[in-house]
Amino acid sequence: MALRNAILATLLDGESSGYDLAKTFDGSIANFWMAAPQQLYRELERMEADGLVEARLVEQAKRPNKRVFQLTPAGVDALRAFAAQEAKPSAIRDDLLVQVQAVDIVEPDLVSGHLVERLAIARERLQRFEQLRDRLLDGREEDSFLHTATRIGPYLTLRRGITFERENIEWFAWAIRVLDARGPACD
Amino acid sequence: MALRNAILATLLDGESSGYDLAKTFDGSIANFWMAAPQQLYRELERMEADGLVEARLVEQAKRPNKRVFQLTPAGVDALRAFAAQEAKPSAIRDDLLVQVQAVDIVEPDLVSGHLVERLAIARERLQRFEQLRDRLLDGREEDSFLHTATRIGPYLTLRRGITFERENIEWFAWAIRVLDARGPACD
DNA sequence: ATTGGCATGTAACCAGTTACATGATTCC
DNA sequence: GGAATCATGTAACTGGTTACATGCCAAT
Repeated sequence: MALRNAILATLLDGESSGYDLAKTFDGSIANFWMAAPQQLYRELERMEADGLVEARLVEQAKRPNKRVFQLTPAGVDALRAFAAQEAKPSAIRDDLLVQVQAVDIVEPDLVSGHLVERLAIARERLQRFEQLRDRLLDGREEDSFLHTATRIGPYLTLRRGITFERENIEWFAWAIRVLDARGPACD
Repeated sequence: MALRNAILATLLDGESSGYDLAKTFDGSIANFWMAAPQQLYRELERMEADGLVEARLVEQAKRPNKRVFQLTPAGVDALRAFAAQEAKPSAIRDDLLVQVQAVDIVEPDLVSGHLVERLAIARERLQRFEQLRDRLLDGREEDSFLHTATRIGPYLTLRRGITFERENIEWFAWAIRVLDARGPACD
């Protein structure tokens, strides 16, 4: 019932297919929740059974047909109830940080290599987030946007995603420098 | 097999009981992995069965006896193998961000209240991390520490934890200001 | 021709969470 | 007297991951 709320919140932006949701919850886009496609399809079924979302079949000529989901009034209520509840502390789990923690017993350049890869991914994510932000702002200043927009939630969370990736980039780069300075002979 | 690596990396710091590990993996301390006590006890058993850790019974007079675990050579090898592997992208899952995403359909001060609580928690975490950092540095400058210390992994990950919490604090405070400025009448 | 994107699904498995149980000791 | 800390564990359940299956269309 944890993914469920994230889906409800995402569907506030409008109806969406399972496939589309899978893209917004994937590692390259999601800035506050990640989930695999199978998880989404399964959860959407349950949510439909519970009356939180409604599916509508969209027949497409040159692509496979798709089921498009939208919130029901019950779904909005459920989301409202969740938002009022206390949030449990966020879960942190990062393999890369575990590897860095263990860097002293391996060749540092191995771990440094992983950091280089993640640095590239973080840069892509940052770019994507900044594009999204520009699209949301649509030329307006942040202040005027925050006063006039009907929906600010997505902008608030996006800003957290942007600073998170910026900090990632800086930390990755710093850690790479530190490890490379130590040199490969360190066992 | 994901928690397993985090345990191995933690045991590099020296032997530890299940109870002690539970504290270092709990929400108020862990800066790169969180896990509940039950998860740890179960995983430690499996790791013992697989020969990655060895337990030694420590009999205590005025406290319950405890089993203290330490890495075996096979455990060190397993950790080394993991550190050489590619890391899978980190999982992000945060209820609070989902609530902020959905802020537009609830009373903003409800969500703002949750943010206030998490702001306090983030401040505590930051303090704890900074104390830990000072203990690690032990008076030395960062540069000299990084050149002389035999283990730098824990310091590298700790620095990520510190900047993460600092960014959290700033974002929480900003989001609270934005939501409070909108006022409670916004439905 | 074959890769990649669109689109959905079943099934099995593994990992994480919650509830409960025990029992002594120390601190307020 | 009651709560918090130390210390470990069983059992049931929920949620997340991986493997596999299908099939068409567009582009290289």
